[in-house]
Amino acid sequence: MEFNEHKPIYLQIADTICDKILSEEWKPEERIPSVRELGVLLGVNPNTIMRTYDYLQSSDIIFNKRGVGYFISKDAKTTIISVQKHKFIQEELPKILKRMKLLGINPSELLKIDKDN
Amino acid sequence: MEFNEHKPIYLQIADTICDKILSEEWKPEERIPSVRELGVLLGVNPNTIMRTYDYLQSSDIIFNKRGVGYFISKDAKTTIISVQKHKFIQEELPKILKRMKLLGINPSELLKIDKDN
Amino acid sequence: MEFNEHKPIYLQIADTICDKILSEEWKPEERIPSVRELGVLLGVNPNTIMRTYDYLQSSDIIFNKRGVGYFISKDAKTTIISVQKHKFIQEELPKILKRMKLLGINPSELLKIDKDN
Amino acid sequence: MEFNEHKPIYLQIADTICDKILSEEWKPEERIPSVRELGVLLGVNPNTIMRTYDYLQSSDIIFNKRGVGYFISKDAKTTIISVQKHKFIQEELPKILKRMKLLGINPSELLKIDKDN
DNA sequence: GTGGTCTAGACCACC
DNA sequence: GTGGTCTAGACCACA
Repeated sequence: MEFNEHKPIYLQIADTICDKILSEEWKPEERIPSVRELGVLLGVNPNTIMRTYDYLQSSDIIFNKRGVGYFISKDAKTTIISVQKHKFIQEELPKILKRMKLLGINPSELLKIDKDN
Repeated sequence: MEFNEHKPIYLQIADTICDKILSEEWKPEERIPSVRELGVLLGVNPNTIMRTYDYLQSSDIIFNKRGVGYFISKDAKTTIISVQKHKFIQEELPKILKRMKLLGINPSELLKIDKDN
Repeated sequence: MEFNEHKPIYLQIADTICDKILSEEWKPEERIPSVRELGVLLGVNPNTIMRTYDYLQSSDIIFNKRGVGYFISKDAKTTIISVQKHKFIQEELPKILKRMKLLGINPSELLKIDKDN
Repeated sequence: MEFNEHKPIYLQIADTICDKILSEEWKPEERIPSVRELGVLLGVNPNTIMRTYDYLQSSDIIFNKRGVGYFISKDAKTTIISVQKHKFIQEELPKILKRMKLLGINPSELLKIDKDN
């Protein structure tokens, strides 16, 4: 896996996990890869994965069964959406719209680009 | 000036300079404040400003006349727009649209929000 | 290490690193000394080494694995040669030949001098 | 006039003057432009030209008639050649040959390139 | 006055 | 442990 320059790797991994949950590729109560497995898979130090899991656990998105592994929480999807949707609309969207104006991109073009994908 | 926590100060300063160029508050061939002046003005160490100027110069946005100071490049605005627009459309927009879909936000709502501002 | 007076130290260090790569003393994918190690080794401030590494990274000669260290790029040698060769032939050689003419040195003497070494 | 990045402007100007003398575009006893004239001509601060003239005068390449101007010394050409030729052969040539080897440029190619100009 | 380089030392986030 | 950023302060060459 390739990582973005400025965002911490452990958060980038958390993001892709959230995406998998949102897209229902990973479902509630399902076991997720062990710290070591995922570490090998992504070519990343296990400590970094540990940090991702810590973070997701403290956000109630995954939970741990001691000696067994980590699992997706029952309400993971709702949790993610409620947190991220609010943050996205309140904080990020205004910035995005402002930048689009400065760069001379009309928001309506956005819909067009969207359909092309 | 107040700075965001996670993005380096020198880049945040670069951003505000780019914004000034885009909004034509600062025009081509115009001299910009000296390293020391801007340092005092922003309450920041001159070395940090130097780093900003280094970065902007390597991006062809400003240039240096030795012993005189830094100046806005003739094509600064075009340069900034082309770089940022490309990056925005190629890298950021896809991510944004993907996230909106995952979060269940219809892109057309975006236009509505835009009008409200 | 001893440094030339007029060229910045951080560039002189960059040069010696490039030389090590060209002579294959340092090979692709190999880790290079940490900023602090090399600083101690050369009797130079770590910041100065950091600047060297910054410069080499922006030239695609080395790359960084976060939290691990810097590594020689796969194509480092080719990159260095193509950049330097181009610069040498386009910029420096014409000047050298012109000066030799003005100073009355026949270019063929150069071969003779070369053999003496 | 455009200037090289790292070499002081006043020395670069001195170089071009020496070149004019070597190529006999400027001849002994001839008056050279005044500090102000040359400053305007090259788009450079008169102080910088002054420094060039100081330097050339202390090297016996030009001399000053008070209130009249600067003039090429009678032996300017020999002076320049004797100084530069020695320096070129002793100091610069070995470096050049070494770099050519590292870059894989055969000195004999040099003669070919020379003929092409 | 200008930029440019360098040191020393600190603090931080990340792996 | 790693790099990365920032400050403070110094010194220098150049215009």
